[in-house]
Amino acid sequence: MQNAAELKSQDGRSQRSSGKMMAVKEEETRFQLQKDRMLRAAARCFNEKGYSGSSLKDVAAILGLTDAALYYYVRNKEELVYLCYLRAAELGREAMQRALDERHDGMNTILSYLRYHIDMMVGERGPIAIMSEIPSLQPAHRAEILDLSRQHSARFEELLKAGISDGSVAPCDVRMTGNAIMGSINWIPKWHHGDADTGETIAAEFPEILTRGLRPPKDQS
Amino acid sequence: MQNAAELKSQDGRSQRSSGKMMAVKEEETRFQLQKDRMLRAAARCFNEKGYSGSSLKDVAAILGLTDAALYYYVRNKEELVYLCYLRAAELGREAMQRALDERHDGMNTILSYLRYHIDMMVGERGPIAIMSEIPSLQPAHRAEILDLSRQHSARFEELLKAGISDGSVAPCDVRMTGNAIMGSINWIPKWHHGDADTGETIAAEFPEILTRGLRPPKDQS
DNA sequence: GCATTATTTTAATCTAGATTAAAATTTTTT
DNA sequence: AAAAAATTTTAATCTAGATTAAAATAATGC
Repeated sequence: MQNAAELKSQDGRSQRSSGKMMAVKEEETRFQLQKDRMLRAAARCFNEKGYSGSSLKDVAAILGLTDAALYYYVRNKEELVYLCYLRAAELGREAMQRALDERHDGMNTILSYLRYHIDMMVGERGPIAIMSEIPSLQPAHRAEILDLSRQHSARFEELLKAGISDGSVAPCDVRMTGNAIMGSINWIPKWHHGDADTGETIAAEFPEILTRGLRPPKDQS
Repeated sequence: MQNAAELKSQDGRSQRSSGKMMAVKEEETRFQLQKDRMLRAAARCFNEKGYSGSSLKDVAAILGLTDAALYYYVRNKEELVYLCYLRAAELGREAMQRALDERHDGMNTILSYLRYHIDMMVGERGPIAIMSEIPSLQPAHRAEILDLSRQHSARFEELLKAGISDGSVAPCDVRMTGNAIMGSINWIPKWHHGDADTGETIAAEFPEILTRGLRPPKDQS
């Protein structure tokens, strides 16, 4: 039923329109900017009203558009969800990469990553969609998102292992500990709905709260 | 559109059928037992396949039934979700009450509660539905579930406060700490899908992991 | 200001899956 | 084993909301 072959105007556009001398970055601006706004609106909708409770009309309304307009940016609702999740995964990876680039010890890399990730979730670039509907994605999309999720979990477990190795983290079951911490983070959008105040509180306190249990008994830097 | 007045046969049944001498508990058995099975099947479906990905047919299939048969137990899909959430809330409250009844100090009440709650989620009585679709419940149901959720959160924060008072828990922001711990728990069904082995691991390790950060620095009972 | 391309809207369809009514079956009661 | 009640199925509807096509508007380049 879905012929993935033919490009829609949006996709084609980015290929065609760079006819002159402008920098490519600026070139993508209009279309890409709106698309980003759309993804954030969709994430907000899905988080607040649930997936089934969010019609395309609801998402479009946030942008001051008509539901049909969204089809200019996205092939269908499934793709909208997919892109929300892809964005969530990318922001998570970005946060972790930034932390890794800072070359701290294990514990501080974890702390740094948590700060970046949470900042993203509750700040300007948020909200980030809760991945509640991965199973309703089409197979290829589902596989991709699941793969990214697993990679992220695996990377976080590596951070824990590194911390245990360098003594900055107390020995623990990294799988379970990772799941516990990730769960806390992933659940945030469930109770935090964009209030800037609590957003700052979360960003300020969560990293500490989540890592308090990881510190080795004796160590007191 | 929904005239809540007239009782369906199922509801009427429980009123009528206790004509003889049998104990009421046994009396409810057939209908109630199937209904419970249905709720567990639905919770499993919703958790694994997502809400929109779960048709009534899917839920019914697990029970070896036809989709239409579910309407004998429930007025509509919304009510099915509502009952799943109600059940989740009740099991959570039950776990906490049991822990409270044991009259430990704060920390051990928390530990005990976590054990009971997690046991329920990963054990026989599970799975417990992730409350992803509260917003799509009808207003009255939504209000009730939200109220129960808030009560549960509030009670957990009370446990934390009690622990801080009696010195078994280190001082902390109880709101944020509560959200962190509850998030971890609520997220469990997202990655745990009924494998008995990991179920036991979770039950064994999570309470410890979640409370490790709460212990006061010096204390070493 | 004209031509072209990008974006949005209007106004229909289209559809999966919820829902319902009536009939069939199974269970319980006597 | 017949009658009554409980449970399930069969076979239609019914519907919200996704989707689409064509027309309208806005933006951009020249």
